[in-house]
Amino acid sequence: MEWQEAKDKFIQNWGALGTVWGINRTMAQVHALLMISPKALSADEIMEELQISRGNANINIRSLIDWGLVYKELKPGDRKEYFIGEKDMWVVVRQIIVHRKKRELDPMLRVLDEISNSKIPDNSEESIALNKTIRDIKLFSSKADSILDVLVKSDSNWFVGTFLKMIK
Amino acid sequence: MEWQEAKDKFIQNWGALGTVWGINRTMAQVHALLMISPKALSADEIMEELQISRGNANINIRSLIDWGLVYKELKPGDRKEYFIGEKDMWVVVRQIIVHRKKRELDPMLRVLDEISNSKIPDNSEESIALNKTIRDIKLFSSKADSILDVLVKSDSNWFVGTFLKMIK
DNA sequence: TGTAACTTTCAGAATTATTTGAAAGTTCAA
DNA sequence: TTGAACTTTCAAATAATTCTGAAAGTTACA
Repeated sequence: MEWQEAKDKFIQNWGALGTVWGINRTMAQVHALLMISPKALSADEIMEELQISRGNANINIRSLIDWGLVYKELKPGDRKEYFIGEKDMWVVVRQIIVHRKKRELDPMLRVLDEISNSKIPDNSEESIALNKTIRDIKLFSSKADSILDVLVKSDSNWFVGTFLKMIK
Repeated sequence: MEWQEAKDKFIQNWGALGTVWGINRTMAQVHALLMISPKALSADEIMEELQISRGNANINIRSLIDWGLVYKELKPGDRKEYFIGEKDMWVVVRQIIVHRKKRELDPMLRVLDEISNSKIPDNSEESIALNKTIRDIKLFSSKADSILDVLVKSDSNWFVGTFLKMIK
């Protein structure tokens, strides 16, 4: 396989993976490109490489910066902005978890709190079931939350090492 | 809050959560409805409750069965099929993980293997970076894989208990 | 068999998400 | 200030996904 072919294949597949991970295809492709690029790239280089418009490139680069997966790099004496991708997989996954938790899980938990604070009376089979489901989800989420917190704060080697030891 | 309102809110929000989790809105709503319903519901009841068409209901119910989140229930002397939702949150999350891993992670890993088996020579800064990224992702994934395997096979109480003990 | 009761399928319609590209905005050196 | 070099915005176009509903398929039993 040629290098170019391998690279395209990687970018395409990372893009496809992105779509099912709540990250849009282009955003994931830009990320893939920057992840395998040893040097910082400009918006124009990204547009050229991925064949996308300026607007699209801009929006997705900003999102990646927002997600903490890409950093801006300014070269002295150059007005252009260059972008460099986070290369450490552990950091990449961690950032995605933090961001998605905030964006998706937290709103759901707020709704559950709102419902359970309003104390739907257990006066029918239906409301008993609803109350139980809400209790279960909250219990589950708070556990998941603790686990994710540890995961996010911990160092990769420590985490995986301890974990794999624990399950032996 | 009225029970009906709480129920609708729950279903709406579970649906929204679904869309960012690679599960379409209706599928997640049907799942929410069945999760909080103490008794099995027929396709017609689901259509009525969620205001969706027969085709839509049918397809999404089948997907849920396929994902192991909903079971068919046949009542003697009744030709209609009834559906009952998995109520155990641990099982729900486990099934989603298993299914998504198979659907999303595994294809990516296959592509990475294909690329790395073709042995792109380390003859430029770019191909060195690509090779390194692929190695890193594979290493990370194999660890994540082991962890997910344990997670999927283990019992909820054991897992969370041991985990939380470990991090103390 | 025939047929009523049900489930499945699928082409086209509707909806939702993404992308484009041109115009507006910003910044900086002269 | 000005204007060149760049970035951002956003309305309209395009693409992708999801939904509808009617027709076809299946099944059980009289």
